[in-house]
Amino acid sequence: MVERRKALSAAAGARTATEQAPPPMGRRERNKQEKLARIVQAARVLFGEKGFAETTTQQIAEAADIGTGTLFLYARSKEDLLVMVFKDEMIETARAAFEQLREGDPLLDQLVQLFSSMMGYHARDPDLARILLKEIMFPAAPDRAADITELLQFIYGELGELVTDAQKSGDFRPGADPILVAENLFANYYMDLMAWLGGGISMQQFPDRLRQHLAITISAGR
Amino acid sequence: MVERRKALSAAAGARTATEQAPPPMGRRERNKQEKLARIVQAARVLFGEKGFAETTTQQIAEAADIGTGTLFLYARSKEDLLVMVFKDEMIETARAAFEQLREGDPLLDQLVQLFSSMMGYHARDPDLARILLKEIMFPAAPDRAADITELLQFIYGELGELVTDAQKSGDFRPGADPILVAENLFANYYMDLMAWLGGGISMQQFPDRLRQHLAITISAGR
DNA sequence: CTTCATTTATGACTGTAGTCAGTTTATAGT
DNA sequence: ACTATAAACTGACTACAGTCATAAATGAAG
Repeated sequence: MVERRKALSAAAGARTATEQAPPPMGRRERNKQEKLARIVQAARVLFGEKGFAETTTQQIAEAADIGTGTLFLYARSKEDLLVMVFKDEMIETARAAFEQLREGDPLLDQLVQLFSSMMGYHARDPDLARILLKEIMFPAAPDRAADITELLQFIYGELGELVTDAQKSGDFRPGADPILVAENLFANYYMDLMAWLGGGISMQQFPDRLRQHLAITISAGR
Repeated sequence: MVERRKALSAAAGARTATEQAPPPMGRRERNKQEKLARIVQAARVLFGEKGFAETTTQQIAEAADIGTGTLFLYARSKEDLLVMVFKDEMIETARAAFEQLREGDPLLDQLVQLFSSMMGYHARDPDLARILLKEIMFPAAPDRAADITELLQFIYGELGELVTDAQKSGDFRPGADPILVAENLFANYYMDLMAWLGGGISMQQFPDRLRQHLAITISAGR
């Protein structure tokens, strides 16, 4: 058996905003956190290098230096693991995509740019993205459901602000609930994304179709 | 080995509209058709009785009276098989849902009723529906892609007519392409459906949320 | 009817996701 | 420090989806 690492590497991962419980963290909890990080990292690398289907859970376990069964203490299934891997990156991608927007631009342009950025992320590995999109709406575990909720809440919130701004500047009708509008806009994106990954439309068609769909939703503001 | 049936039972299944090639149909083709029908039927029954995960492909093959390997000559995967089963029923459900609409009613009411009918179908077996919705946007084989396209084209076509009617009666702004609007409306339905099946919202919340989302899209007509 | 080529069928077999009974490790109590 | 309880870990094992080399069935050609 290979010698197990003893938590020497810096474990100071990214901390969430709402957090104030660093003291109650015994060896047990630390080990768990560290192991989880190793697992997710191993999965990220292997999925990226060899693809989802071609990577076995054994290989992931080995790379993370844990037993076969231990893996499933941290992820309900291989697919669940994939969502774990993507989750962090997707939130980061979304954040970057929003930051990159130019405040003065017309709402429609901003939206197309925003969603194109997000789509660009998935374009790096459409095979993984396909499986991810399949799984993401149907969380395999409560933890995962919370992750997805967090991601969607963030996106809806930011999108909602975009809408609110457009409403203030008279670019969009004031009556509509910004969050509901945000959900509709995201629905436009998600369906077109699935259409692309499912083979219904080409990558070239994607921005045009998306723009058309968004325009329909947006034009509610005229 | 069990004696194989010899095509005694009435094989006059439901015929599609566009069909005019009954002569070029040798024993070979007939056998294939019949076998496919047996497989789909067996899968339908077993999935319904025992659930997707609890049904093995062996059992389906046995019930369809074919070899284990033969099954995968007709379906790429177990999931693919599920889509095969649902596909026919979904088109029929959609057709029925559209027919049931009352022509004079406001567009929004018609849409809510329409999608509620469709959702009611999935409510009979949410577990199966969950897997189905996951698979349906990512066809596993060209045949399946064609099936899904057919279903969506039908829905978009009919929805488009509803929109066109609303435009004629001044209930909806004339400028918008009815098909694009139809796609947006369906996107509203699909996302809310996934939210329900994914555990995001309850079955009670579903109609309200759907109506709100549709209202946003519809209000483009004001 | 007899080849022969091609399509379709078959089930023993393989690889792997996920389980579980048994073991180790951490913590709390004394 | 020692012990007891609970949490976390483990890898041999199981069940099953899907493959593939071989065999049967079909139809075409003679």
